[in-house]
Amino acid sequence: MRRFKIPEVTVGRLSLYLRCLNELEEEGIEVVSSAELGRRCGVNPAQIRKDLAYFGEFGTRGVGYYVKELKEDIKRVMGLNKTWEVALVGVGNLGTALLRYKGFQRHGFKLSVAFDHQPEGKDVPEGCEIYHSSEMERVIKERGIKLAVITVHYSQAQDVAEKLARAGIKGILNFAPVRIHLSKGVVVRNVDMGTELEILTFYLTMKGAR
Amino acid sequence: MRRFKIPEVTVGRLSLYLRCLNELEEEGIEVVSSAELGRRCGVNPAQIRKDLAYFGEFGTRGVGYYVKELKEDIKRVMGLNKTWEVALVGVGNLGTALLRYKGFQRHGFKLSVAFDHQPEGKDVPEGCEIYHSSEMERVIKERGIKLAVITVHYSQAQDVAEKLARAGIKGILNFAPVRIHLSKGVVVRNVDMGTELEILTFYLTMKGAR
DNA sequence: TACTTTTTGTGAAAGTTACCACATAGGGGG
DNA sequence: CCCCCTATGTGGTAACTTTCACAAAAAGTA
Repeated sequence: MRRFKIPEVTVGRLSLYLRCLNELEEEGIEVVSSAELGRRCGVNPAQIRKDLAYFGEFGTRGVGYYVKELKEDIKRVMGLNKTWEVALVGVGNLGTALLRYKGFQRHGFKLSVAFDHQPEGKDVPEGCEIYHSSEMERVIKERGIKLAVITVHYSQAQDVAEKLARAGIKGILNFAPVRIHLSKGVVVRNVDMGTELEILTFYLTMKGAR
Repeated sequence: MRRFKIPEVTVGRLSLYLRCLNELEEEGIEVVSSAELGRRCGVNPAQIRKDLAYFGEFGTRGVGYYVKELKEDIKRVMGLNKTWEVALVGVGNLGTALLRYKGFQRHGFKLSVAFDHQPEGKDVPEGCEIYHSSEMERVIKERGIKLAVITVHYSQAQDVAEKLARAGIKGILNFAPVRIHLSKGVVVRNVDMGTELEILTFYLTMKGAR
């Protein structure tokens, strides 16, 4: 198949499959069918096969998928076969929590530098260096970092994003509740916890709860 | 129009429109067309009108939408015309950060109780009470809380979710990197920061960055 | 009131995404 | 070596979402 326009939902599901494959591996299961994988992660088996078909043929007919192999194939497709350095901007409550979150490391991400306009006295974990925001462009360029997380106040998010783009950042995960607008060449994803809660209340209100 | 199957993307956009309308209000703008609103939040104007048409007719032909009115209409549709109490389970790094996050309040949510299996010595903000997890079902039932945020370790997330469902929770925002499976009657939304970063690396890898 | 301008609300078309259903290929047993 | 069984890969279609395009309605003007 191997087309070039991959739907974003497909990419999200690849990540989901990866989690599921990790669990299977931990359980010592070596082979899995799309039916079983689908049951486990709540996705239609045909959907799984279609998703994988965008990138090649990974299964064996009559058998299924070899867990270890498929896991490595998906990791390769997603660029997760090596560690990514990540810069974090805005060492407040949320920023600090993310710096301390062990989960990223497990997924091959390393939050190696943080920036704040008041770096003094900020308690960052070992292995992470903190700098004043004015050093942002220099440090990111020097290290060749391509990924950044924005956890600043929403009034500064757009400005920070533009600076990051100038510093060579290619992917931004934005936690501030504003849509960031960059010309092009930079992928931005928004995680808006307010919106998430609002979607919940919508469905609760629809169903007449509360 | 007024159909009953509302697409989730539409609900997410309603929340986006709300943010944009707030900004317009702050700027003192009283009337806005779908064209202008669309330009501001990056959505096709026809899309906006279709989204709104699910719930009624809010505009005036030849004029546009009255900012204040539309804002109130959307808030009513989404059930945001009063404050929602929210329970948070798992007062670790992320949980603490969310408890301290001011943004929720601004959107009409109140994180009024938190639970942890080691509540002693946990520093929660004023206005929030912390209890031992064993009290969860009792406290949530007594207060009639319908919304919960899960920020526990992923190994406990499913278990916590089931307990919350038994306590009468109808909407769950899950930050643990596992798909939670509940029979029905409870809406679950997952925020998975690992997946978000992985989607970024996918697109970066596709485009040959790094 | 009649005419013009503007922008909504919506039917229909275009574009996407999900799912079914089956031909096809691989493995294993006799 | 052949046949049977199983589960993949995929063509076709159904379901859903987005966008176009225009009739209809409201407001302003004369």
